[in-house]
Amino acid sequence: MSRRHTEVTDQVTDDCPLRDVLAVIGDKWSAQVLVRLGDGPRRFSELERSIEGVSRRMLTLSLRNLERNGLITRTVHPDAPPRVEYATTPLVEEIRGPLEALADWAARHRATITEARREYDLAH
Amino acid sequence: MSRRHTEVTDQVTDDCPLRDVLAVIGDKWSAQVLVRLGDGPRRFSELERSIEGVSRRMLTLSLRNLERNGLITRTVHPDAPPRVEYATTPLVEEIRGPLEALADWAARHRATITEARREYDLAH
DNA sequence: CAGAATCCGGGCCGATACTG
DNA sequence: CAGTATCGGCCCGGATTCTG
Repeated sequence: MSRRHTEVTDQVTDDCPLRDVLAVIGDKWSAQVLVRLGDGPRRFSELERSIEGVSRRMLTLSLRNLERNGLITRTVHPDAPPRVEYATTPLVEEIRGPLEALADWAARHRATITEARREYDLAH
Repeated sequence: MSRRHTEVTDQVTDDCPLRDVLAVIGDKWSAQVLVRLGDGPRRFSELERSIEGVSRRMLTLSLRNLERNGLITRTVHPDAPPRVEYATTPLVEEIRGPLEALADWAARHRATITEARREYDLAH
């Protein structure tokens, strides 16, 4: 029971670890959320502003999913107006390195990949 | 012209490198393909057998997309029966490390995450 | 401010059938 | 062997509207 209310993918069911990580942070926004939270706790609206193009809905969904998987915490401060802060758990520290390595890689080879794509499209 | 025939996501359009990588290898199968090809070139059917659960269709789509982005090469040997081998390009070597780091992380914290999930579901 | 609820189009992905 | 073609379900994800 406890019918799922998120739409983000579930399942640690299969036995491929790499598939598991990507099923959690491989979606459109989660990884960026983790990176943004790398600089310290952030409020909902701060994340919304700093992550270019994310909708309120998807940000909420991503945050819920990350929280559910134990990668971030959500703390509500009893203020008016409401203030909610998100922060990464220690779990995340261990993948910050690899994540940044991937980002670096993408930044360095951006042009190469774009070109490879153009060539492929020309030939097919 | 050159209407897209793959269904896998496109766009290096946005300016977030991390988003770019994940748009290419963050889908359901591509990362696993890269890992399998890490041991050396492999034929289509070898990949199909070694990657648990992949359909012929999705494997083809993933391979085409990886090829298009310049991450793998596809070489057809003029034999009968046909023999097609896929291999990673040098580009990929640089991310093999980070990718394995992610897989390691997932393997190590598998239980923790499953537990976090159970708790979250109980509380909500 | 920080969401929840709903509608809805498009694309991911699997199943199946067919081909050089 | 290594694909392609087609159909269809389901879910991702944006837009919009409503709430404490």
